[in-house]
Amino acid sequence: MLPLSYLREHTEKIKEGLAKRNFPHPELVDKLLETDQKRRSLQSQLDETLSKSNQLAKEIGILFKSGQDEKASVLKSKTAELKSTGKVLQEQLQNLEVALLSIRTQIPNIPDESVPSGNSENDNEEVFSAGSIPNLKENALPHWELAAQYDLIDFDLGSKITGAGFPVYKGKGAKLQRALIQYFLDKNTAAGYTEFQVPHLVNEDSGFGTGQLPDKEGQMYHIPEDGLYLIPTAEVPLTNLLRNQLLEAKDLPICMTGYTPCFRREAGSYGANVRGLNRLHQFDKVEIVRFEEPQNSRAALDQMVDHVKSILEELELPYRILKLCGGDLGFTAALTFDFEVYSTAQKRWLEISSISTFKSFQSERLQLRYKDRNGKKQAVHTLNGSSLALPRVIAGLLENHQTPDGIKLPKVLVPYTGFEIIN
RNA sequence: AGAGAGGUGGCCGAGUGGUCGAAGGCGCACGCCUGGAAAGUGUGUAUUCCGUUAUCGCGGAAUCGAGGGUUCGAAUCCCUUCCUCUCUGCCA
Repeated sequence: MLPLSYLREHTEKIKEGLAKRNFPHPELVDKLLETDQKRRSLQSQLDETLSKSNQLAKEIGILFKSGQDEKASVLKSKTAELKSTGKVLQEQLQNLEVALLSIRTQIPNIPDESVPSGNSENDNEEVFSAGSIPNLKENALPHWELAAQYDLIDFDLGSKITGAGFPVYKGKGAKLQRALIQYFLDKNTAAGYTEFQVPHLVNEDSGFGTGQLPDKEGQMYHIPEDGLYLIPTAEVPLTNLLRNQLLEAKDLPICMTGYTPCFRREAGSYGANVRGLNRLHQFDKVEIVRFEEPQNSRAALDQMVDHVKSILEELELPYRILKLCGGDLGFTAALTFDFEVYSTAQKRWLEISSISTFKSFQSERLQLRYKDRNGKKQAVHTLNGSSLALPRVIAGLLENHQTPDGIKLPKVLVPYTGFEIIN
């Protein structure tokens, strides 16, 4: 959510930013300003009315105390009108506030200046690539066939007990999952992130705080009976840990990491894109989240990118980093770097991590602020990224490290798995 | 799940209809005192919104878990809801 004061003062900048992401409803900005203007004038009227009633109430109180009941009764009759206008104004104000919030939540974040313009993923800018794409034989297998061949993952069993998109991991497949989670958490905590274990269900306020609600309601599994949502990412519970807080400058930065399963309905997905581990309803992910002072948030983003790079290098996977263009940027993000691992058998790139800065966009929703060194209250900048999402890491490992003898694991994982090869 | 008790400022805690945004204490900040510190002592110490202002500030409104109601007036009374604690039940 964009701060209203910023919106008032930098309207043109905001419109330019929205144009960069091809936001289809630029007229919402003017509508928002107009509604805000109305709200403020209504607020002044209401405050004035309440001020008068408060004054009268005080006088009545004093009169009653001094026994001048008759005078008090006269004043009492005067309050009726104030009261009814106050009520009307209050109702109008409430309606306007609802309208204002509804418009505000429809306007996405403004892209960072460095974000390239573009309409789709084809316009993303490759900023880095590493690792050589292995020259596999013609008969290189996609990960779902390898998973079946080595009995690592059973998609049919998952369908049987739950449904499509809920795989069952077995034997070395299950062990590999556990090893990766442990390895990622160790890497993250070694880099200064504090580990958290958080609930996998969150309430509506949390969904709103990080921006999943109200717009992406259909993407989350919902338990109406209890008013709870299954988390689509650990970003939601982790970031919301600091909802409604006023921090001190000395508290920052705050760096968190956490492993959780992630649940996504992925309505509307189909075809080869959802084959095997490519897209699931439940998957495991280790997330990193940071809270930063605004002047440090850009450097923090680069640190996060470097951190994930070091993981992919240890995993010996061919990858590239893309800077997302305006048209491909998520609703809440100001700047995003996507990591993609090359799927040798599928001959395409798979998104494996997404690292974003939200600047103050989430904090505005979360009501998360801090007092800077001058004692001035400011919005905290939030950032997050996957470090890392398991299914596509596994897809990448299986496909890129397949040999005639089996899947050779990178050295860094062996202490965690207890085996070097899957055969 | 049933019965009872309770949720007040950074923390503890008083306050059951009238200048209460809230006594008192602790903590914290600044000053005095001191060679320095402790002790002592003085002052200050919530957030949000609106208006005004170059700035400090000033004026108004709201907030005592949350939302509604009664009343001229609510931290205080009533209703709903969330959370915490105690007992009973159930259970990994």
